[in-house]
Amino acid sequence: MTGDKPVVYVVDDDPSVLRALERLLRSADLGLETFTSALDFLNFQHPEAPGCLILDVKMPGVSGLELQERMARQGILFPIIFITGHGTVPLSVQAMKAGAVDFLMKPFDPKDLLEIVFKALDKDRQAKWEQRELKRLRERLKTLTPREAQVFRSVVAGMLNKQIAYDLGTAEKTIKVHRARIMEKMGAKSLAELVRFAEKLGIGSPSS
Amino acid sequence: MTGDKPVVYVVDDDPSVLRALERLLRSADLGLETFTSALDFLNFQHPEAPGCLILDVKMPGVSGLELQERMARQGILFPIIFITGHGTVPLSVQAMKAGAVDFLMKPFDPKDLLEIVFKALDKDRQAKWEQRELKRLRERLKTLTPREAQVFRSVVAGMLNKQIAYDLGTAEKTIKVHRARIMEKMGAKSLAELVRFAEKLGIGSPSS
DNA sequence: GCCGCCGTTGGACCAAAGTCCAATATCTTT
DNA sequence: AAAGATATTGGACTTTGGTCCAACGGCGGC
Repeated sequence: MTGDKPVVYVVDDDPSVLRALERLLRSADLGLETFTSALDFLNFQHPEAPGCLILDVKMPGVSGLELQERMARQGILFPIIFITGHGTVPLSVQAMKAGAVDFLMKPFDPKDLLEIVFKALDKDRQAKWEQRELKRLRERLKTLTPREAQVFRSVVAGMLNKQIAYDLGTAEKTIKVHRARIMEKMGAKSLAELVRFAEKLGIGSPSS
Repeated sequence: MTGDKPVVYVVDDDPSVLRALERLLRSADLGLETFTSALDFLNFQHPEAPGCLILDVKMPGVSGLELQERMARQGILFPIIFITGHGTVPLSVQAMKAGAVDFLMKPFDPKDLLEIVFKALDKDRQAKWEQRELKRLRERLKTLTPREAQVFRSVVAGMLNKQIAYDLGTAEKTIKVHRARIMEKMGAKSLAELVRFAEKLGIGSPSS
């Protein structure tokens, strides 16, 4: 499943650029989807496979930078490689600050682009894998009852069953039962693992 | 101690720019150190206080970008704000990829710069705090004997004393002793805390 | 009203971990 | 050789945590 063929998405309003990039990327045995506008891309159903985006900065309608922003807001997270004919320093800085992988000026060396694309795909593979892990954990967390979640927080904070029981005004026995259910529901084989899960879920440090 | 007055370091070969920035930054009640060359900055003993660097891209001798690279190699980690009169897109992209906070073109709005500086200082305050935490942990880790370190890894991997003993070919009793010493030396008040320490130290995941 | 989930608890044990005190064998360093 | 750090183990308990089985009251839904 993590071994899906990677897909490169290209968004550019200039068909000739699209064709050129298509030739280049096909030669590297990469999946490819092309779009002539930012909105077309947004309406497209992205598969699970790792991918990256090659994006023209300047396009009629929604610009590349706007698309980047909208994607971030919608949680569509793909590494973005910008290409442009008339880029400026402020534009490139904005794009990079917003997390772009690179920002290339035309004309560029096709070899450079391919190298960047491969790096971006690796990055997305990694990111997607972590996203899936986190999603699984969150789903498991949701199966905890309110009380269990409460005990969960106390357990990973390092409290003893006895202390937790005192805090919640219940018997230590009750905590043991909750604790067992927590380990089971979260799929943790040891306390160490449970703590690591909690860390990934951001339990113990943030506002909470 | 974390409440030290922040210091802004400015490196620019043009004395008039230095003076202008000095006026601006002094007005904001910020500590200030100016340098007319990258090497001067490298030879300077940086205090512990949070700080950031305002750096001219183009300078005779060692350029701003080279300084950024050298700092990274030497582990001198300050947020860097580049300013330049004649920047290009590739230069700004390189700087941003290397971790720069921002890349400003002259002329720029002094208010913008101040805002960026304050953000950079906050960032460094946070980074410095985490660095200190990590340093303390590493020092504690170093006080562990080889055997203890070995047991440490097994413990945070979630193994039972019994299993660890079997792996190492020793008695379970021995592991208990090691374990107690580990908790004491690492200053962990609970297993949960110990696991968190191990996470920060990168034990359990990396090459190892 | 009956069923299922949630939170609760008890009893009876077992297993794992921690605590004191004490002791031995190596190895390195002084 | 003596001192010190390291690694090891035993005995004797105490505390904690986990497991099985069983049970009860409250609450929402069918």
